[in-house]
Amino acid sequence: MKKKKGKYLTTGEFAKLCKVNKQTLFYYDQIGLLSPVVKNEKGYRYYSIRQIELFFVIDLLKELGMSLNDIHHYTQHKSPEGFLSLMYQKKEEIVKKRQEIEMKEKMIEAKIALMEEASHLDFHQVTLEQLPEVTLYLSRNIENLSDEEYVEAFSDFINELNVSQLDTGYPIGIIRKRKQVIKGEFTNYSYLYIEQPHPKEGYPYFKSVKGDFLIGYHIGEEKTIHKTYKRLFSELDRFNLALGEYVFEEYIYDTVVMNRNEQYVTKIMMQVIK
Amino acid sequence: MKKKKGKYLTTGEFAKLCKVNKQTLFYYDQIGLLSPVVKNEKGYRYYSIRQIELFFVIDLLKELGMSLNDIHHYTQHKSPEGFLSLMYQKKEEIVKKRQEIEMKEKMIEAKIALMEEASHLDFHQVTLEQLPEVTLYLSRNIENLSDEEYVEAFSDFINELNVSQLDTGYPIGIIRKRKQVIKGEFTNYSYLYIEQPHPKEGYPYFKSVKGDFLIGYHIGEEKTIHKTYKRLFSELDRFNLALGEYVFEEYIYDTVVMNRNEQYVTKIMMQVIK
DNA sequence: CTAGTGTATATAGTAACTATATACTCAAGC
DNA sequence: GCTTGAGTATATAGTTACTATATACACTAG
Repeated sequence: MKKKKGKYLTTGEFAKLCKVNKQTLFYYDQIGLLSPVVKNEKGYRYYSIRQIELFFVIDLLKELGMSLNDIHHYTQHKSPEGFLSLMYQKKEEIVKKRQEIEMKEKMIEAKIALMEEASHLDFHQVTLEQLPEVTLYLSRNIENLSDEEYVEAFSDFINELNVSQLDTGYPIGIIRKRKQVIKGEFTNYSYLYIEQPHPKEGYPYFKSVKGDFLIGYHIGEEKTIHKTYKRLFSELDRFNLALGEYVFEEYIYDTVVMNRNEQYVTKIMMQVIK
Repeated sequence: MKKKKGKYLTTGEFAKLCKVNKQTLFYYDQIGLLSPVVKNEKGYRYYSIRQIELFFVIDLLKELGMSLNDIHHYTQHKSPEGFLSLMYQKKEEIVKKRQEIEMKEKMIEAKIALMEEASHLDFHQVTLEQLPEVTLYLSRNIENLSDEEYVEAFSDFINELNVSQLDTGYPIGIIRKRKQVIKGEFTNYSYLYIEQPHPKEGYPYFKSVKGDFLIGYHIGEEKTIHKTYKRLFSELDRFNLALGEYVFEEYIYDTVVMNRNEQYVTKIMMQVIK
């Protein structure tokens, strides 16, 4: 009265249950990671249904970035204690991973918000706006640096963002001081910054900004930005306004969304005094 | 007065900033994914500091599971609109990914809790305990099935858990009915189940369990479990108790933590009537 | 008894690096 | 000006974890 396969699953059936390619199971058997409980005289593999639980654990560990080799090493030395300490270790790793995912989700949201906003802008329009308070993370002072020193400061800033997880997905902006702008020193900046929509406690160098700003857009390479500044200065006159202490610049469209730098768009926000 | 490298970064410097191997950047240049803005007559590569932003986006997309080929395809057709729709798509994917990570975190927590609990147990002790209410997700009825039908039912149950995301990391247990146990039908079960510590709304087949249980542990293969049942029956007599309607069985130590099935440990929970 | 599906092995190919070998280049110190 | 050591370049091979392909054998249904 015995049926064909009895209580076992063939490689194909087990693969379907595991949601992997049959070849993957051949491979796992080959490297000794997960072998069927029975192999008959014809070489046919038969897996026990309970082996799925081991497969699930292997799959879990794999998705947590563990190599098959390391997983194999564990399976060669199985024990409740070993499994427990492995789980404790993986728990730490997955928490870190979740936090990274959450951070990236926030970054994507920020990029969506920025792009949506940009799509509704007319880059040829100059406007006067009252900007709300915003928290910025600032670099060290970068006035009067040589090219290499500037690159180094920029690199250091990037590293700080990485280490302290302060990359919010917002663009890295620059701050110019009034006197730099007035002197026409358009290759000389004062600080780098990145906006922090959800500022974390315990970080120094934050600076809040609010007030009236004259906002315009520069289309093209950075080295021609003086032309746009000239236009903005005449707008200042027209509105009968004085230039405030700081000017903020951010890329709206940069190397990430444009192929040629003639297409880059920079947002210029001039603090003004009425 | 010009310095050696000016405003550019060498491959090594850029690699350090990107936190990748220098070779990776050669590779990216080779496949045309991210090439330095300048390449001098000696073949030396020079990256602009602003290229880091493109690298970060590439890295982000890569970590979201996009192939370099697909990323490359995007970079060949950059546009604000394209980037925006890409971000919307990735946003959906990352939400799904986060939920999966959260589920896995819960699974790991469950496995830690189970193993910690097991480590404090004496498997030779039989105890009488009052178990709290617990929500279980049940399989369809699996009484009197042939081996193949049982394997199929088990497989279907696994598939349900996958589809409905009900795998909590708890072991898959079995339920026996009193009459099966009394008749000595130890290869005949009534249901499969998995505990749901945080039950989701909208799923049928849930069953709550509470009351008095006689709890013992079987060490060894499943086919010798009748011996342990015999011991438990005599304990029942000793306590002057009657067997209730259901018996629950769960693996405490299985193929995941033990190498040989003589070392497996099954927890047997007998509902009792005082 | 045959057709069609499933299983097996062996081998080659793939993606995204990573390592190694060899040669050239550059900047600093003497 | 020369040497030295670190950095850069190319080319090639190796790695991981599959994935695809080719060929042969097995099993099951009609």
